[in-house]
Amino acid sequence: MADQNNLTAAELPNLQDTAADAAAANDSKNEMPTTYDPKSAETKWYSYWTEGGYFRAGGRPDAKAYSIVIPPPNVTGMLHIGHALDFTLQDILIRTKRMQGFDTLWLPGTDHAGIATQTKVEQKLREQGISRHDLGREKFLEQVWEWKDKYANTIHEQWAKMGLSLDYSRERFTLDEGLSKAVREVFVKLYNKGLIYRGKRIINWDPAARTALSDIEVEYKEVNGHLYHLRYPLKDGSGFITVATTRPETMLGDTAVAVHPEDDRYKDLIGKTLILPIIGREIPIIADDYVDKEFGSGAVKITPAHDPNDFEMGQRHNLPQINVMDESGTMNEEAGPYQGQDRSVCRKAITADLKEQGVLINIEDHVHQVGHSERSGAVVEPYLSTQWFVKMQPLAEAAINAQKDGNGVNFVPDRFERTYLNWIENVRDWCISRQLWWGHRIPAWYSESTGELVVANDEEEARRISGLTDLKQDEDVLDTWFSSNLWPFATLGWPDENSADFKRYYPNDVLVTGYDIIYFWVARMIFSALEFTGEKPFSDVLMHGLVRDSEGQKMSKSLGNGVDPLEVIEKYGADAMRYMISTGSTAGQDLRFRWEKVEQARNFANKIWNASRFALMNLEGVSFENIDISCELSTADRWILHRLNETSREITRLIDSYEFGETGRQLYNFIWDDLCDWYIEFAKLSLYGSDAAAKAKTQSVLAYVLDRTMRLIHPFMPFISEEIWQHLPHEGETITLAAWPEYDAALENPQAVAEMNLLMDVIRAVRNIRAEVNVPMSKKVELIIKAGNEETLSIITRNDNYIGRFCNTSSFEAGLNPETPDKVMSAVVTGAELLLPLSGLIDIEQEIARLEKEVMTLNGEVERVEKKLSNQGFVAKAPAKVIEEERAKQADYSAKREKVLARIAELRG
RNA sequence: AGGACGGUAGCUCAGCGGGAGAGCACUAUCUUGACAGGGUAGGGGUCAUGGGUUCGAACCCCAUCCGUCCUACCA
Repeated sequence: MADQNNLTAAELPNLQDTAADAAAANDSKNEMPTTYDPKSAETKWYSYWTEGGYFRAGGRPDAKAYSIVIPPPNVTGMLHIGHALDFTLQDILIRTKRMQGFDTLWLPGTDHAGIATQTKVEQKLREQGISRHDLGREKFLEQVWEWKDKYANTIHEQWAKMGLSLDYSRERFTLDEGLSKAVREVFVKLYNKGLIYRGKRIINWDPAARTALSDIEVEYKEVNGHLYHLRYPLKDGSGFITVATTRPETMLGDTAVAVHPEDDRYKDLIGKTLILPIIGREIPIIADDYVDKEFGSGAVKITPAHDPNDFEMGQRHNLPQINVMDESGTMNEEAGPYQGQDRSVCRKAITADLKEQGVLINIEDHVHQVGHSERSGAVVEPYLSTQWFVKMQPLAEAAINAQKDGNGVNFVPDRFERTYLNWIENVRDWCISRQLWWGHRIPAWYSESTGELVVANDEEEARRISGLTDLKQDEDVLDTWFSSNLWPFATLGWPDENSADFKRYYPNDVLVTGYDIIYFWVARMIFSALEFTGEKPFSDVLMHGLVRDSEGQKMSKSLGNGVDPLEVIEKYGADAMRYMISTGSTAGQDLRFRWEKVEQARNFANKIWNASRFALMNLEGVSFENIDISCELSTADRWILHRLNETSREITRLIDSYEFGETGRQLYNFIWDDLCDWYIEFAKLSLYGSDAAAKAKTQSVLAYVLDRTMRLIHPFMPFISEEIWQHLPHEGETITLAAWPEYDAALENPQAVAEMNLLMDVIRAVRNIRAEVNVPMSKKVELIIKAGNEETLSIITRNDNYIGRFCNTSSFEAGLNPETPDKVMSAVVTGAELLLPLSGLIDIEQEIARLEKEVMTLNGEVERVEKKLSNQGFVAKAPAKVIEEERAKQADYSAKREKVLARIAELRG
């Protein structure tokens, strides 16, 4: 039916070469194909941007600075779709701010990712039958550096494919010279302040990676285990005490049994001695409040070297600590007959022996949480060893106070502030030493003869301050997060506080990251920044969710459900991926990845492409200087300028408040509905008409609107917007540096909106009627319009060309009260009544039935509004504006209803 | 055990105090010169359940049920 709906141009004009095309060389084709091909545009423009140095910060010394540092991806491997989300959001912010005139810095970098990377490289070596110990520290590290270089390159390529506007001249790595210096400085300062200490503690030990882990590197999983009930005999032969344990092999290290001091069952036994089965060691019965009388037998075996709670109790009661395992989880000489067995083998063996000796009473099924290493997956062993710790309390307190005094960071969405506070308020000391090679080696030295400890920035300094010559550096390295902690300021030159970048770009404006690393990273950056720079590291933290698979499952290697961003880009283009991923969810909320969504985004890109093709076909001879939108314009022209202006204002506001989902919707609606479906169709009238002046005006508006529209979508879809913008009449080298469309009060035009709304109503209504009686749009019909008042009439007659064209009317009559024939179909819009004499096509009874249905609908509306208005409470309490709106609706609906009723009467009459 | 988030059209999700929305899917229609990766017109929802607050609740409060995820765990 809509065969006359789209007015079309005669032929494709030849497009002129643009300067950019010449600069980008290899694209010699001038015509724009009917579908957008992302590939050529993407490589072409990315190198154009980087060669032009457009991403480099510092070029606008008088402007306000705006800075973001990238959350450094691990050099462990390739970037996944979650990175794409994180980076796209940052790129959107940076590109927007850059266009708004800020001196923007987006600093790239990568993280050495201690355990993760070392594990990968060790794995690779193991396949060749080599262990890291075969190579030795130095040779091994050479291998890791090679690995790092390889993956850093891959990451660079991926960044480029995604179109990220990073300032590569300032790229950093967590193990580079500057960061290492900052790490040492921080370590020494904290040590000298007494905030770093070395101590023997129960830590989380990863027996596979043979290193300590921090609390948050442990993942608890529910495991179907057993509860073993054991009977320990009293030394005096007067009986037994029953204890329960989930880990019978640890009994070898038991140094006491504890009961609650007020437990009547055991009161008399406190202070007596038990004989530990198998080992035969004498151990005391002690009393401690920690014991829960209700659980199990009410008596607990105490293994200070293999359980954190037992460790603390052991300290309270001066119990010996007997470590029965070595660092690989193998039983040691303290385990007596079990020496040399793996802990899991030992469990089985000891269970059998205990059973045989009558010690084991029974085994119950028991579901409990067991800690696993986040990296290696091994069951974590609570293990007694000497490690380095950061004393958290003073640092945490300062961070809490800052947050509560209003000097905190602004979390988006704000609920994450509570997550953060909750953690930092309950934080425990942070174990920072790792028994690895890949990382920042701890700046501590020991005298080989006396064991004396010296902490210093380097060995020379250590010698100088201690006067010792036989120094040997600590073998361990620091937790990866110890360095990523300093990322927001160490990347900018700190500890040199006079560094230009530090002064200019610190604190950062926003940190964009996933909610899953609030504890690992966000919280630690905050307290570190406060401690060392005296300022918060960034003003805002934007937390996004996780990208999940189409079923809502977490993406993981083991499930094989991960999505490679490069594959998405290959299939649908970087812009489609960026648009889908950035507008597809709200802050803090997870996002399900579905290919259909990417396809939809690709279709949107294609729609933009084709709208631009249309424009370019009709902008021949228009130059940037000739664009003039200040003259007398048509309704549609004024309307689209109003809508563009309104949209610009909204987009700016929404980006500033990080509402990317809503931004996407507004852009989509504006471009697809307003610009393509309505404005372009309206514009065809003057573009194809004979009125040269009118055509020139519309060309101006079209060029102007498209230019600004490209700028608005540029942060989201950088490639296609640049490609199109370069073809359009434009000024400047790149859209990357084009000015952001600012709201302009002069373009406000409520009158054009009202006029356009009426015209759209009329056109839709006529289309409806024609669809109703199957009159194809190719067949011309007569249209009579009864306008409600002079103003409406004038709008209609002023725009009769549009109505005539879109409704395909052969004769068109409009008046306040024109003569109407009998056999008509009709529709009512606000302010006017439409009449289509379609004699021969209409069944009068059917038409009456249709109109009666319309009356029913209107009745419902009127009833609802009247009920509301007759409610005393509503009239008394609702805001005046709401009441006014309801009154207007009431008037509108009843007027419409009356007209429809009158029509029915006429048809009957 | 505590906490957070989610339950809206067949699907994926937005809206978060004033007439239930989008995209996809579906139906009908158009071999239209920007675009079939398109146009036009449609069908489809007691907004998880039960209370409460309010003139007015998908939206605020309480309770319940169902999902997802964190945090802490008793041997």
